[in-house]
Amino acid sequence: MKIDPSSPADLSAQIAAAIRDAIVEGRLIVDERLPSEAELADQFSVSRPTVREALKRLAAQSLIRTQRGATGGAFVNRLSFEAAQAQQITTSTLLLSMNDVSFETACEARFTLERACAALSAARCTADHLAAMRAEVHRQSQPGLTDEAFCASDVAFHRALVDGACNPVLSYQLAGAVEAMQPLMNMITFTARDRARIVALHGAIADAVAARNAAAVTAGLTALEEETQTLAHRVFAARRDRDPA
Amino acid sequence: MKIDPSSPADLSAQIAAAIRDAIVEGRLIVDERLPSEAELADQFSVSRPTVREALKRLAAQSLIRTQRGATGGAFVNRLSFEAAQAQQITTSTLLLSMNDVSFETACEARFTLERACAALSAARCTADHLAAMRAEVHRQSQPGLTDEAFCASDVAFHRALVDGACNPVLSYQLAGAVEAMQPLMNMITFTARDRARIVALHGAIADAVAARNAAAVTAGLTALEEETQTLAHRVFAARRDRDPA
DNA sequence: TGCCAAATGAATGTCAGACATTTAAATGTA
DNA sequence: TACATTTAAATGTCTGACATTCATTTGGCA
Repeated sequence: MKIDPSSPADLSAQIAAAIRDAIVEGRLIVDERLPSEAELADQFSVSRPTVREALKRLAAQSLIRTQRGATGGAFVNRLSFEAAQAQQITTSTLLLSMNDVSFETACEARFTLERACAALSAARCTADHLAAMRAEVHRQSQPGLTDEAFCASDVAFHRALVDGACNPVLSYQLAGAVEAMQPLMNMITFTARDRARIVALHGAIADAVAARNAAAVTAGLTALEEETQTLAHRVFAARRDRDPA
Repeated sequence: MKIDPSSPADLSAQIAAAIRDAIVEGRLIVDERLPSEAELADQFSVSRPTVREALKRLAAQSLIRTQRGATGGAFVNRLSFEAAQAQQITTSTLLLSMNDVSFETACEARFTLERACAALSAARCTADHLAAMRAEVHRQSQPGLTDEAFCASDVAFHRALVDGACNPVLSYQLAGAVEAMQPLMNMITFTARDRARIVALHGAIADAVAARNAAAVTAGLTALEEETQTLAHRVFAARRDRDPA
């Protein structure tokens, strides 16, 4: 592992990249301990703070963890599905909020991906997954539920549907698509709330899953997408009327 | 923005979290300049190295960028689709390599997601997308292509297919699924290379896209998935025979 | 002998101060 | 006015020190 001191890039960035490559290429394996900060500083011929900045960069990506104390140090982290999902959700949320992606595009992407799970979920989902979906549908039908709680339940419903495919890689990939939409959906439900219709569609989807009817699940999701798009159009149209600037 | 000095967590992690929250919640907007490192150190009552570690954590996630010089400082970054995709690919690759996900599961997830794009891509893809797909098919049919180059072309073909859906959010989401599979696919093509069959399937998919025939695109992808799974099974069976340990 | 408590040492976490480098803006001069 | 120089502000880096954590070792005591 070598770095180029004459490069215009930060030394800490170069060191982080060198270690990251070593991890990605398997030269450093899970739970392996890296040399101590002082040793790394020697190896790269830099000072300890520079090494520390590099290690913090890697820690921010969950590539390593650090322990204090006698047997402490930096260890290669086993990237868990949870950590990966959390990162993905943050990234997706920021991506949507910073790039003025149209609601239409984001909504289309989300439901396109979710429909991809429909067949697998209908075929494989367990009683637990189905119970989770039913529970969320029931919660959503309670009066007096705040908008935030309704949206959270909405997300939980879809997560259960996706997890029903029993493919953790698929669940991970879809986490960003489903969760990052929550802020955008909030934006709508505040004004154009039509909960009964959404709850009915959720119920229909749950029924279709219970019946192992993939086509009906897909149809339910498509109906939900259309409903969402319609609501969004109505909201945006109302905004244009009220605030033509 | 406040931190708790008595918390067991690192100060730099707390500071990074505080700033990250401010960005996610919109209190800091794109291209806004953060206070200088010295000012942040004052605000949080910590030293400058600690602030720097926090900023490096955020830089590692592409949340901020830093500039040197008179008008320099840390600026909130507009998270680009490219940066988000690069992160997602790294994360997905590590997730697969560190969690002994079965080839079957990963392959299923990949093709399930890709099939989700089939209809959109068949309906919308431009001449450019189609030309890119054709070019990759042609490249793959060249003799003397290294395994690495063949796999890279394979990935490029699928990227073109996904991009054909003309939905950047969808492209972003699928980047990890498609690109992270490349190492796993390498593992196979080294031993059980059957390029002609794969090239033929790619050609059929390109033809189906050109004909705007969504069902045929889906069928082509399914055939490709079956081919890949069969190859994988053959390789794993051969390994078991040769190396029963 | 066996067990518990205190000292040890190695590692990370934090701080203070200094210097180097980069960059844009202000300043001065032809 | 145009160009060269100076200046100042900011990040990048280094040195050295101290604080804190924690497994290990050591010591004492029953």
